[in-house]
Amino acid sequence: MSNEEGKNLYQPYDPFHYNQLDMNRSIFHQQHPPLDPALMSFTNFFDTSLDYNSLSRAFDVSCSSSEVISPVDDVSKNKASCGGKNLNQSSTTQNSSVSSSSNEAVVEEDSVKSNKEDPKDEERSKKQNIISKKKEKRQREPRFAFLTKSEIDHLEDGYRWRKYGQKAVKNSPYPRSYYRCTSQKCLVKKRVERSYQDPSVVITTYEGQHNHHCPATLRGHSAGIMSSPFYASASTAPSSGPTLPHELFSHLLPTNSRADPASVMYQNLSLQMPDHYGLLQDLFTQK
DNA sequence: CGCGTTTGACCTGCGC
DNA sequence: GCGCAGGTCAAACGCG
Repeated sequence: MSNEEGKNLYQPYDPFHYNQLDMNRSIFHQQHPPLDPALMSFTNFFDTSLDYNSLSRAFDVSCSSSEVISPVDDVSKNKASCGGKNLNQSSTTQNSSVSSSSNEAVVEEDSVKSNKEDPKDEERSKKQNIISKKKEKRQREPRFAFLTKSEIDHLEDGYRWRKYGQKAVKNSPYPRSYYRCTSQKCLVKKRVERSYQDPSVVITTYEGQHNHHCPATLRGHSAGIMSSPFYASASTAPSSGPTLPHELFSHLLPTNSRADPASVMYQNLSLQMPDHYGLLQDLFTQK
């Protein structure tokens, strides 16, 4: 594994896997061997040479825009794509990468169902209504996928997550785990799976934005975060919720080392940079 | 006891 | 309509 250091991770990645994660767009990879100042860590890079506003702008745009995912993507082309039900739909209609499929039709359908008399169905309908309302509220959430070289699947990112499901992934021996943020009213979800092509790579897909502080940062667990421009930005604007850069940044931090410093191989990071990866590329290559 | 995980069932959308 | 696959739910269970 160590011999991979210095090797660009931007290798031909399995498009099928990208499709599964809506990662069919440009992927930006940051290499950060620890000892090479020219290839400093993601964290250090942000700390020292990144203009936060630029990156923030990039993220803000990419997150708020309905063009998070291009309408023309491999997902649409690849029928075998997992999660294609929602992703294909959104990518061909709303250009969204969100799987919530939060359209009104769903809500109405559920409302009709609630008229059933069967108590079981009633219960179910109630639940469905709740889910629909949540979906309605949530609408389209931006998604960001991260490739992380790690031996542990669930990387520590400072937030608390509750696992609510696990599914076997087609064509992959590794299951996909579904996590929800345990914070109340926080609808952020994430999926964690291991690349079947490169088992050392953990693919984490985040959906939504946290509407609360990162618990770990509040406890002062991460000096890296505290000293970072991202953290400063997020912490100074709590009312509007942590920005995505902050969220992103917290994910990029080697916080997994907090969880298991000995076992983590935090070698490479890569991000999905939806539409502005060019800009980000500039940002990261400016040094 | 509270919280988190596991896991089978269920729902939904899509393609054939 | 049926089968498949992704996504979610919730009861059961485990752990501190």
